[in-house]
Amino acid sequence: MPSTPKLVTIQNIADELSVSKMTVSAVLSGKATDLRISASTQERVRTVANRLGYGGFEVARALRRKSTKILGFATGHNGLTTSDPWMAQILGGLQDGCREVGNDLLLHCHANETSVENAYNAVLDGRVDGIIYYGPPGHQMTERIREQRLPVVAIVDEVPGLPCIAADDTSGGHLLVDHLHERGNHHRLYAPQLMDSSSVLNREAAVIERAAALQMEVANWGKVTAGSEQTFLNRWLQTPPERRPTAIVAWDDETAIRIWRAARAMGIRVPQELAITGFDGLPTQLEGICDLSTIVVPWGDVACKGIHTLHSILTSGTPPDQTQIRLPVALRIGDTT
Amino acid sequence: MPSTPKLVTIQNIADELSVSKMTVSAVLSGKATDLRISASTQERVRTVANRLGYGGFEVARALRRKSTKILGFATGHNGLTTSDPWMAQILGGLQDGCREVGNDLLLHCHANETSVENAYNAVLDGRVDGIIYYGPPGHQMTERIREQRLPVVAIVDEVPGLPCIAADDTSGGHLLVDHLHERGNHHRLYAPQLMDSSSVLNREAAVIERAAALQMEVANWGKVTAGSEQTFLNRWLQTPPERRPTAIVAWDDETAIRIWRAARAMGIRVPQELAITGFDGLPTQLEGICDLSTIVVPWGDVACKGIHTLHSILTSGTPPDQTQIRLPVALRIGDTT
DNA sequence: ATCCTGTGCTATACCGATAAAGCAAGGATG
DNA sequence: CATCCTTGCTTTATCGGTATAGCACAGGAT
Repeated sequence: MPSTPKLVTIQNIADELSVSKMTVSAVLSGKATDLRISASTQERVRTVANRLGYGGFEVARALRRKSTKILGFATGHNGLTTSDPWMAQILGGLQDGCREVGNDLLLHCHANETSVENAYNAVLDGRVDGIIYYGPPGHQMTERIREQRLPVVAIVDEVPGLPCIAADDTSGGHLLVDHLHERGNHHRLYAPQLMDSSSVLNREAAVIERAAALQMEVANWGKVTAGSEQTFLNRWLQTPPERRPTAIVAWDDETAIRIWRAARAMGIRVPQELAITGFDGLPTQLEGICDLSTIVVPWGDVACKGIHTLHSILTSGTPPDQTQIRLPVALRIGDTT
Repeated sequence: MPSTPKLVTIQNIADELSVSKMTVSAVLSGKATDLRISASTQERVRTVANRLGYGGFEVARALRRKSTKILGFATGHNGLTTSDPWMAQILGGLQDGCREVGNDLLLHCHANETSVENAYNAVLDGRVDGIIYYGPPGHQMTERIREQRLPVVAIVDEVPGLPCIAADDTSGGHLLVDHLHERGNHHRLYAPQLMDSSSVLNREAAVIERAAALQMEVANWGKVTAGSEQTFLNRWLQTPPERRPTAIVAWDDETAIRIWRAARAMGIRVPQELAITGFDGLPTQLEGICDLSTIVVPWGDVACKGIHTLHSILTSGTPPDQTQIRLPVALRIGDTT
């Protein structure tokens, strides 16, 4: 007993009806009018196809059209194994996008960077039509991708030479500063960096720019690494109250949460004495950690837009008009501001 | 300018060398010895293939062999959108398994259950060779899957009629009770259920069984729903100390954490007065929630084993010997016991 | 001179679907 | 009565790779 179902082909249907398989193909692929198949024949074909349980054979079609209608997802991030909180949203968005454009999604995710090489090969041997890339900008593959003109769309902030979809970090930074300003933090902000990445630099620039426009001072006391939150807050405590920053604009939610924890442990009242904002939109309030004011980065939308962009590149055969697409972000107000 | 790379075929290579394409195929697919191709010809073929950048065309091969070497992943769970904490591990394990058996992974995950229907269709139209199923047992698709003998392996506790890979909940339950017993909780356990699922029932049965063997009493005070933790702990406080359970064996980590939070808020000392165990192995200690004693369910291993099982069904053509495969679990000791 | 064996390839068909051209039968038109 | 058009299909070639059978030729044995 075979464990795989028997494949029903158009030939089987054609034989049973004593017609040519072209007739069957025309009926079942909706080209019946073009090829002038009579209504009665169409009816007979459909009946038999139903009875035999015809399902088509997508591989044969893919060979003919030289396209699998499958898009690859490549990431060198180890997000899947270490539970990257955005990965779930990204995969969801990719799924939605694929469904909307009628494609499938082939996964190539590994903790190491071989996934990018794998995905790259998958384009060259025709397993996928194009690639969505989520990873660091300087990857060595990007060069080869550009040389060979592979259809690749990145869903990170910036990869030189590739169309990139990302959240609008700049307006996110503006939203945060405006919000703090409205809440009365007119004087001074503290803006601790976690790391130097393109996205973080954008956020930083936007905050500094808007703060300057509102005549607020930004006290940049340097980076806050994991574990040094207390040191920073001590410095804050030792600063005379009239010169203290009234708000901390952290460049991501994780940093914000760590600072919030340290502040709570040190008895600093948030947000009365010190407001804290994050950036990412992690569902922290659901997990009972803290209800952070933050910018919600729409990773699902970014991924979905990535699929649409890739799809339009593939169908039009030309690169998109804009190579940098920024999607709108939203301010989520919690009880830390 | 075309955005897709030009496809190099074996015919191109054959033309250039004035040999038949069969010769080229034999060399490049490693069948050169069978077909007695001379070493010099092999050399020439390989040189030209390299120069032209031959990549093969997997779709054509798939047509010939009637198999795509792609496995589908179907889930009706909305885990991807709501950040199912196991999904990341599962996807990682699926990836590892696929790499080991030389297949690719096609994703079909949606919040709704159409994904299962999609995956099912993907088998019938030959886009995938088989399916890994992660979802509830009673799905209507399982019937059709069985009827049509689709190669499907479930990575949940039990789906009637399908090979199922899951963690060994029974030995997990035993490990917990043994551990509590060693720690001196000789008298009484409280075993609150969250819901009736096959997996939870297994855990419950194992705990009750092992507790009985060790002559411990199990005080089953019913289910603990979200929000009712305090009620339960009040009942515990009002019970005379000598009749109180000394440990709570929760059926999953989430319940355990909620009880732990409530206990801490009520001033109950954990684990001195009351030990708490979970079940799942969420990385709670990393997120600073609490360092729970729990059973680590190896979701990555389960997923990986699922791929291997599916692959062996596909290559052997016969169902696996065991239809219920249980993988070993590990006890992780935190500071709640 | 003929038969046999091994070497090194080539020829053909096929996988399942589809694009493009062809073609028989029947009716309308000149 | 010949020509043309329409209807309703069929034929052939093709996508790229592979399985199978076959075939030309060289060299040795009979």
